[in-house]
Amino acid sequence: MGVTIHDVARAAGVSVASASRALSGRRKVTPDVAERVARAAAELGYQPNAVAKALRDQTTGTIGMIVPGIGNPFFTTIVEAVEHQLQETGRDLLLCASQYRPDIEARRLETLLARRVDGLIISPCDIEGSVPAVLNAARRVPLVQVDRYIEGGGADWVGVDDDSALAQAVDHVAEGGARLVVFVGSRLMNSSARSRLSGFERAATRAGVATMPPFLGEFTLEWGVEVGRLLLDADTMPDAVICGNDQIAVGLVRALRTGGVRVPEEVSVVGFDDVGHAAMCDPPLTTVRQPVEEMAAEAVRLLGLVRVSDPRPAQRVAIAPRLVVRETSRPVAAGGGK
Amino acid sequence: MGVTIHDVARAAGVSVASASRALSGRRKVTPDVAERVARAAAELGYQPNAVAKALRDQTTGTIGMIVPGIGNPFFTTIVEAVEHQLQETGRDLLLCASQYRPDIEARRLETLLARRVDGLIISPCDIEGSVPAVLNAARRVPLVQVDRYIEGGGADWVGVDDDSALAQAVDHVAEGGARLVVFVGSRLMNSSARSRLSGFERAATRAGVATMPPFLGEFTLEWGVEVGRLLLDADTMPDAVICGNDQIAVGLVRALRTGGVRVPEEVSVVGFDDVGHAAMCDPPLTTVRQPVEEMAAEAVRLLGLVRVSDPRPAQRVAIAPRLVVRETSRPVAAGGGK
DNA sequence: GTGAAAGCGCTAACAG
DNA sequence: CTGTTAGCGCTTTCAC
Repeated sequence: MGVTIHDVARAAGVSVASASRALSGRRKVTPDVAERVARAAAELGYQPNAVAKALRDQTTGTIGMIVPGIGNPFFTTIVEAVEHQLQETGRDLLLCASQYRPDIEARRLETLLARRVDGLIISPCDIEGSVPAVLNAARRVPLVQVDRYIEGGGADWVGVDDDSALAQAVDHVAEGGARLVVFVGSRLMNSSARSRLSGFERAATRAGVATMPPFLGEFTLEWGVEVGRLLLDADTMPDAVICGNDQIAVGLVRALRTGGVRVPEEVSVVGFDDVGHAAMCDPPLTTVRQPVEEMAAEAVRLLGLVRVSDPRPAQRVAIAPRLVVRETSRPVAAGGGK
Repeated sequence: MGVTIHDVARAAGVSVASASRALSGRRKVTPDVAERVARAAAELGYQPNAVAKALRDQTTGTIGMIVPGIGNPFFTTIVEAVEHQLQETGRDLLLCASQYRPDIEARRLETLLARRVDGLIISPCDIEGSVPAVLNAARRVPLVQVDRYIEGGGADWVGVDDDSALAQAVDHVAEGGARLVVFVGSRLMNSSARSRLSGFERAATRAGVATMPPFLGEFTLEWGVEVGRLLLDADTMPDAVICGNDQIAVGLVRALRTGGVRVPEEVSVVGFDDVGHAAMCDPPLTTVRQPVEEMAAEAVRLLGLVRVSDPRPAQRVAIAPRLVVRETSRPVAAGGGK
């Protein structure tokens, strides 16, 4: 490897400055020079060295992204959406997974910063453990949080409006006649877990439905299955269960049905995210759709606005989600839930 | 931003060379100097600039990876595994999705090359359309293909032994008593589609089972559902169907059951990949497990061995897969399939 | 419009 | 053991 702009200049019989100008087209050159440089570059197979350009320009055209894990379809989807958005502006994605561990997350943040990414998009894995590293990073480079966020609010955030989401879910099952509702989510180590639970509680109070103590475990299918079994063994079965994500919901529906409980006739189940196979599973899942593409677009847009030096109040963009009714929830009861 | 090694040197009262040596520890310095440099660096919050280092060293510590799409759980899993392997050696992953389009793939390859990645791992999206760009890239930088590959064999490859995989699958259903077997895969635009189909045909011949014409569509759940419907409408139902991946298999099982056909009693279904929820779906899927972690490790290892200049024959590493029997296939018939 | 030269931040000769 | 210096490839003043 290694044909440089010097080689091109020599072959074209001009100075490197002219070659640079001709190649970039950002400054006028004689048509003749432009011509010769273009041909020389083509013949030599010249390819500009982005590393040198980055050093010179003090900008890499690279955005770093850290998500807890790419095994979770929600994160996969958002990574895909961000990658897509970045393409539009000719930037590239440096992707890392923190594996749900703050120490790994902090290390990845360091190497991304060392590589001089132009910006950072992160979904912090732990609402407490992620704080110092994220805040420190935000001090050095534009940073926006997606979905999950850390406490203390020093950095921008874009995500879904969990209050609205849970209100839609609870109102929906209430309209279907549910009187006793339960929430199944994850342990409260990340912001999503917390705000969805509190959103649920507010919504239930407002809708006037009774609740059982929430089940808090993991955002996984396995946890959904486990809760399903727990519910089957308990003496009271709720009329509806609202889940923190789709994977939990799918596991729960399966366990309930296996245990002989009919969904949605006896129990309504509502998921959250609407990524992956929520629409294609059996039965198709009623769920709250996260506006992933909009979130990604907004995150990328925010990145362009952030000024590290300027301590303007952190932006918080909560995008309204939409309930998608499919077949795991009862339709509105004729005559209403009165 | 911007405390450089010069700042550190000045603060420590030494030359930049000493500062560099002290920081890297690759050459001896006085304990005193080491001490002062370390303190200065810490106080100033010095962070080495990886871009400058890359320009100087002519190596970026970055590996580029291109997969068709991260919506497919198989690719997600392999990306995760590669990322994991790279961590071990302190390198980072520059990830791109070609979105199954050779033109996008070629463009991404260009920008990765411009960024001077130290190596490339790619699953070419199209067995013909991907050829020129991939071959050209392989000429400039160590490149290894994973899973899919292009024809012409100019570049290293690591993947699964499709012949062995299909033989295991076919033999298994034959032992379960199947006489008529069909293959459901994707259109033959990529190597996996082709080699799985031909592996199937060879295996069927050798096992002495009859076959129906294959169904070739997409590697998606939707395609599985569609084929299920087609099968229900046809006059002959096979005893077993072997699928090109798990998503097809899951869709197929669902459609068959919805149509009143019992799986595995009437029809055995075998998937391929064993990623995502193959084990957790209902019923748990019998499938051929791809050794993803080994494939990733092997790919990363090969990357380190490739010498661009040295035109040694391209390596082809086919890792043996293992059939995982779960509940969508009939167990061995008592008395054998005789 | 063009060329010479400086400099982005770093490390590895090469002298001392 | 330490300091000086060149140079990785590129763009952009600054003179002409």
